[in-house]
Amino acid sequence: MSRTGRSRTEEQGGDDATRPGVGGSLAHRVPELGALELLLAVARLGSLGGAARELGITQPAASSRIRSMERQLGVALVDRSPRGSRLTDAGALVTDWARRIVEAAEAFDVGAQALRDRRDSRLRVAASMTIAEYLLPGWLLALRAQRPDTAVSLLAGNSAAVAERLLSDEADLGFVEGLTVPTGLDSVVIAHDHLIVVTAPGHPWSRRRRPLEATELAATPLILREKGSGTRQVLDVTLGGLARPLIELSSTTAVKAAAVSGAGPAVLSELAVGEELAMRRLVSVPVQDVSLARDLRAVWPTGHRPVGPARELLSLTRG
Amino acid sequence: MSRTGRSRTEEQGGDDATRPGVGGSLAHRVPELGALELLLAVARLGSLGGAARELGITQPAASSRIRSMERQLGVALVDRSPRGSRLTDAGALVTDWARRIVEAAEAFDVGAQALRDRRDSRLRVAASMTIAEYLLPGWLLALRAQRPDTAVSLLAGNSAAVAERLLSDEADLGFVEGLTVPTGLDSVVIAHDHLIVVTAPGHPWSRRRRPLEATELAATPLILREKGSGTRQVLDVTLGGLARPLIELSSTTAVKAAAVSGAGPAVLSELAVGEELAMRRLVSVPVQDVSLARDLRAVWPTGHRPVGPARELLSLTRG
DNA sequence: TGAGGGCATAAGCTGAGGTTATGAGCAGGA
DNA sequence: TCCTGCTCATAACCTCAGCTTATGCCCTCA
Repeated sequence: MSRTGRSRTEEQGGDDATRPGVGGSLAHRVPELGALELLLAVARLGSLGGAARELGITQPAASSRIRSMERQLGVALVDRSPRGSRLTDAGALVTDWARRIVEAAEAFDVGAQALRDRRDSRLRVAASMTIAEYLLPGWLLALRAQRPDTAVSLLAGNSAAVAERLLSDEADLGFVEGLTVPTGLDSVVIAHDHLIVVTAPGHPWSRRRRPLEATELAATPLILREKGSGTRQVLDVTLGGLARPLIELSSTTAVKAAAVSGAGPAVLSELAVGEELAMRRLVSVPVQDVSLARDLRAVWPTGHRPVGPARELLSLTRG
Repeated sequence: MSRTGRSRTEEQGGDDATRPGVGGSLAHRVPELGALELLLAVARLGSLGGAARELGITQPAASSRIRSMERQLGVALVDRSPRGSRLTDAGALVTDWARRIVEAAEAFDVGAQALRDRRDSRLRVAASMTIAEYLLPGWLLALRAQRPDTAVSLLAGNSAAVAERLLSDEADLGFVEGLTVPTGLDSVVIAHDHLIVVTAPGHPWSRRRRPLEATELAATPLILREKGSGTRQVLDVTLGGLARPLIELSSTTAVKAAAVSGAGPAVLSELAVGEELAMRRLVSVPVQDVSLARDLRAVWPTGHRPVGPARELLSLTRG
C-alpha cells in the first residue's frame, strides 16, 4: 500500500549462489546505517538526547528514528524513562548485531576513502588484492586511530603492479603475497597465510575424519583461481604442478560462490573464508602432509626503508 | 551548505572507546544498504537493468543510484557499455567490502526476525547471550538456506533462564555455555570456546614473547565480567577463585570497549573478540599452564530428543 | 518550588530515490 | 542493409523518510 511497484518482478531471477535470502530486499527489513549508528550511541550514552547531540541531530529526530526502527523490527529496543533510556534485553542483542554492521561499514569507509584520495595523500600504499580486501581496512582503521589526519591512497594489483608502483616512486609501501619477492624490493614477512581446502557443508569431504592426503587432493578436480594467480601458484608448486581444475575462475569471490553453491571443493586463502567458515556456509577439510602456507610481506624499494607514515603503518601490520 | 546543523555539536563527547572515527557520521560517507545490495547485484549479473529487475526497481532508478554512489565515493565503480556493465578494479574492491556489510546485515536480519516472531514460530530457541550474539545468526542463516519457511523465535538469557524455558515447554532447543549442565536437561557438546587474555596493542603484554603464567594472571588486576557470569565463573574456577578485578562490567561489549581503550588486560571469549583481533584493535596474549576452555552445549529436556526443525538446527551446529 | 534534564508530539520543509516516457549506442539475424 | 532487441542515460514528476523548530509533560534534585 505504501511502497508501489515492488510486487511485479519480485521473484524471477535466482540462478546464482550468492543470492540473498528469499523475500523483499534486506534494505527494507534492516534499518539504515544512520539508524544503527544512532542506536549504538543511545546504548553507549544512555540517553536519546545525548545520542542526538553526538550525531549532530536534534532530540526529536533521534526519538522518532529510534521509534520507527522499533516499528520496523517489531521489537522494543529501549526503555525510555524521564531520566534516561536504557536498552531492553532484545535491544542489547540487536545493538550487538548492529555493531557488526557498523564495523563493516567503518572498514568500507576507510577503504573507500583510500581509493579516492589519490593526489594529496601523505601515504601511498600498493597492495595485492587479497591483502587489500581482507587486511588493509583493518590496518587503516588502526592507523587512523593513531594518526587521524594521515590521508592514505590505495592501489590494488598483482605483485608485478605493486613492484612497478614502488620502483617508479608512485607508492611508499607495498604488500604482496606471492612465493617470491619481486626484484629490486626489500621485504619483511608480516604474517603467514594458509591455503585451506573447503567444501559446502553437504559435500562428502566435509564429514571426513581422516585428513586428505596430497595425492587425493591432486587427483580430485577442484574449483581454482586461474593459472598465474598467487593462490594457484602456491597450490601448483606444492602439488608439483598437478592441481586439476574442475573450473577456473578469475576472482576469489567467484571461487567462494561456486564452493558455497556445492559445485565442488575449492582451495582458498583462510583470510578469504573466515566469515564463511564462521557462518557454516563452508567447511574446512583437514589436509595431511602438504603445507599450503605462504608469507604475506611488506615490500619497499631496496635500501629505502619506510619512514614516516609508511613506517607507522608497517609497525601496525606486525603482531 | 546542503546539510544544516551538523557542525555545532560535532566534537564534544569523546570519553568512550567505542566511538566511531573522527569526522561526520558514517552514514554520510557509506552508501545505504539498498545501494550496496544493488552494487552486489550488478556485480553478479553484469547489468544495471538486470540488477534493477532482481531488486524490483526500474532500470533508471538503478542507474541513478549507482551513479550517485559513485559520486559519493568519488570513484568509478562500473564500466557501462551498450552491452552490459562490468566492475572497474576499484569497483571490485569496493564490492568486496560492501559484501561484508551486507553479510552482517543478513545476520542482523535473521536475528531480528527471530526476536520478533514469538507466536507462530515452528522452532523456539533459547540461548545464552554469547551464543545468541555470535553464533546463532550464522546458524539461522544456514537453516534458512535449507528450510526457508521455518519461522524461528529466539529468547536470550542466562543458563537458568534457558533451562526454565525448556522445562516449561516454552522453547524447543536451548544453547548454554556454562561449566555445568542445568538439571533436568540432556545435552551435547557442539563446540569448544576458549577464554583468551587480550590487551590493547600498546600494552606491555602485547609484546610479550614468553607466555603468561597462571600466577601472573592471578596477580594482575583485570577487566572482567561481573561475578556470576559464565565467563567470570570459568576464570575464577581455573585460577582457584583468585581473579582480581580492575573493574567489573556487566556486558561483554563493555569489557571489550574498556580493553580496546587501553584500560588494561581483559579476559574474554575468543568468539567475542574475533573481529577485534582481525582489526588489530586488540591483541591476544598467550597464556601458559591454564586451559581456559569451556564447552558450548545444545540442551533439551531430559528424554525429549529434538525432532523436526530443532533437530535440523542442532545438526547445523556441529562441524 | 522552581530549574533542568529527559522524552513526546505537532507542523512544516527538503531531498533521496522512486516512477513513466523517451532517446541513443551497439549487436545480430532477416 | 536495416530492423529488433538488448544495453544505458536523461528528463520531469511524485512521494515519503527524516530533518527542523516549537512546545508540553514528567521526573529529580537543590
